[in-house]
Amino acid sequence: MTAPDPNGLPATYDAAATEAAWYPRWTEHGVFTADAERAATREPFVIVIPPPNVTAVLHMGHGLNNTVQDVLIRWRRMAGDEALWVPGTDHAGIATQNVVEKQLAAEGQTRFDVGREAFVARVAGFVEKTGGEILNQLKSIGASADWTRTAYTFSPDLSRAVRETFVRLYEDGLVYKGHRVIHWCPRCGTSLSDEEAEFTETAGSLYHLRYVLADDPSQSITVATTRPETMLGDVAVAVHPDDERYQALIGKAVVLPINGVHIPIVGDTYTDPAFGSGAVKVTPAHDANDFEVGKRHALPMPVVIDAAGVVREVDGAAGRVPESLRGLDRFAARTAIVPMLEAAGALVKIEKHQHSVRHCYRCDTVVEPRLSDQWFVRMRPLAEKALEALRSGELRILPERWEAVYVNWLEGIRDWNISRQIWWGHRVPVWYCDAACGQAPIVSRTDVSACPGCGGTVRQDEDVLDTWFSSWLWPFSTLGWPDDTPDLRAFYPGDVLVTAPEILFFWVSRMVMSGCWFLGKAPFHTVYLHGTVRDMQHRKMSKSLGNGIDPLDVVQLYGADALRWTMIAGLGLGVDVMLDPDDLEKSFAPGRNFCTKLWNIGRFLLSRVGTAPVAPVTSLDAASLTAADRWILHRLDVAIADCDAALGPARPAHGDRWTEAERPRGLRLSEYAEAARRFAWNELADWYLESVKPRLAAEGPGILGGTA
RNA sequence: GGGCGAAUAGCUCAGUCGGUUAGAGCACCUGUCUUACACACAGGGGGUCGGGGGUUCGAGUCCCUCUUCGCCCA
Repeated sequence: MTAPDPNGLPATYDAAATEAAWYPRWTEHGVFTADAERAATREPFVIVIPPPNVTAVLHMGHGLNNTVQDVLIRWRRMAGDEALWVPGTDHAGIATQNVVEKQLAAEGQTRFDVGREAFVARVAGFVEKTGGEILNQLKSIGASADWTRTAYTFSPDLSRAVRETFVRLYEDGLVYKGHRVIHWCPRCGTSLSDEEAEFTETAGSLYHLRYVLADDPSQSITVATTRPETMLGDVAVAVHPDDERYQALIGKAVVLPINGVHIPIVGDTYTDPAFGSGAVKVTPAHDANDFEVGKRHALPMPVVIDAAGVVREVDGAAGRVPESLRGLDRFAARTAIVPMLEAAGALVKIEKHQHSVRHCYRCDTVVEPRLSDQWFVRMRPLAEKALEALRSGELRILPERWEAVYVNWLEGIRDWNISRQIWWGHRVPVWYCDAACGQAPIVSRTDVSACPGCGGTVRQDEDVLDTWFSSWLWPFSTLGWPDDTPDLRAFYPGDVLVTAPEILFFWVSRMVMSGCWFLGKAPFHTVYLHGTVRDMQHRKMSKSLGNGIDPLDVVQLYGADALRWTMIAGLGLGVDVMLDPDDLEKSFAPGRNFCTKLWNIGRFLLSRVGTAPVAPVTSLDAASLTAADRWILHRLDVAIADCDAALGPARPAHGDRWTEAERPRGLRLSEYAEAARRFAWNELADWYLESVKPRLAAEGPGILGGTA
């Protein structure tokens, strides 16, 4: 293969052996550990990790995300900043609960069989035993996080931050209990926020139904719906008040087919005269828009679908659901009701219809709009501050086009439903008097054991809080907030947030809002949204498609550095990273080859220059340098400047506001990688080292040592 | 339905304020087992810058339009 090396080093770099030896040395010497006191004399540079779900297994997306963070944090650490990278995990309410519920299902049980307390204990035990493994996996890809500060969204400290937040927002008048139609996942058995109910394009049908007038069966009005089963809960037909076709009918009653219930025709501007027939059925308990119409017209709100998605007479719906449909799942009911409508002469036609249907982001079940009581956060005042942070230059987002998306979302912000009807999470800190003595609900930072009104027993609200209601505090809860800690003073606000665009609304915007609201400053000055890891057909890597690459396989075969190099070398700003799961060699060989090149530069120096200490460049007599020496030193300066320019500026140059000129600069990871590669390979190895071989042969090892 | 982005070599992408002969990596071709490295070295081929129109002395770059793809939102 190759000639043996005088130092006994193999000709190719053995990543597995080398990396395994280095990581413990780094941690033993505490080089990843930041110091709040030191931050008084050095520039702090802070990144908080997007906390992976505590049960997550490392995938390429994590690999990319954490490599970017690691590149930035090591860059600043080497530049002399007091660099802090805060790691940790997220308790991931619905996702984690689902995992344990699946285990229970395999044992033939549900969480209700087990009971709340035992179930929560079981999840906690599961998390303790298997959770956080992903953090060890991050170590094996070389992540230089400060593990002494590892945080967890469900730890006692961070739970205290959650409670403080809820109570303070309640005191500010921004947390309230609302009665309205929300997104409900019948499988997970919980409400969801707007963001958690994701749209999916679906090929469905539009059913046109004819309702005859109560006082003149020869006349009728036709409505269109994608969900005919909900007609059982209709309380009105709405038409636009200016629509001449229907004006005369407003105030008259129509008869619902099948159940014979009489409902009024109302005029409401919500109706779009141009869509369908221009008349819409109104089902206030099962559609958010219809709920608003129902409220405006003081209509009843019969509930005909229960929490499990089963059709029956749930509430205020006596006489509305025929025997034959009771107990059917909503989709079975849809199939069953069509021939019934047809038999009643009420089915005008069925059209193919492409529309977007909301699905649960955790289990992909079709979301059911449901009338219920939930806790909400009034977001408008918070959003104003987050918008101002961007507009003032306190915050920037790269690639810049996402700034418009951020602004658009915040300008149209809607109240945030934060209560979840699951068991794994932070319990809503609200207590109610059992005796109904007239005591208002008690919203408290500490547990309440007796009613302050009558001294009787109290019960805590059953709901838990949305997981994102804890992760939106992450940039300061991990530093000890609400206490005024040395860490908080030294490291807040932080610098860069690195994540994927998917969670811009879930997490990033909300962190800006909470940071601005509770601490008066955005939690970071830069949001860097990186691309997605995809296969060669540009499909997102996913478990279900089976097109993923296990980063740990790559570490095993090619080394963590090869993995990291490959990912950032392909990471242009706003660009997805394409990797071939069927040909790891093609994807990762360049990174491995670069490592071997560096290795061989080292071998060359050891064999020719020897192991004696290398004199600092500054101690050399400039006159003794050859043109080649001066050239490579110049190229090194250029390379360092190129690398800094590719990643930086690390922070705004003046004060805490970005200038227009600074705003789009930096975070060009691929340029950084290429600048380093070009210097080391093309300039140092190919050119300079070749040029000094004759001199070394002639003069011996007395010349300039390598500093690269 | 509303908004945004992209289209440059076989592939993945750069291309700054409109200015020389449009670049890189990978892939490909031709040599070379030259004592750091064949996971390498030296050299080479390859582009109607998505289509059409316009502005300009000059357009990959600016404007209009069409096509295709992607993303976000409702």
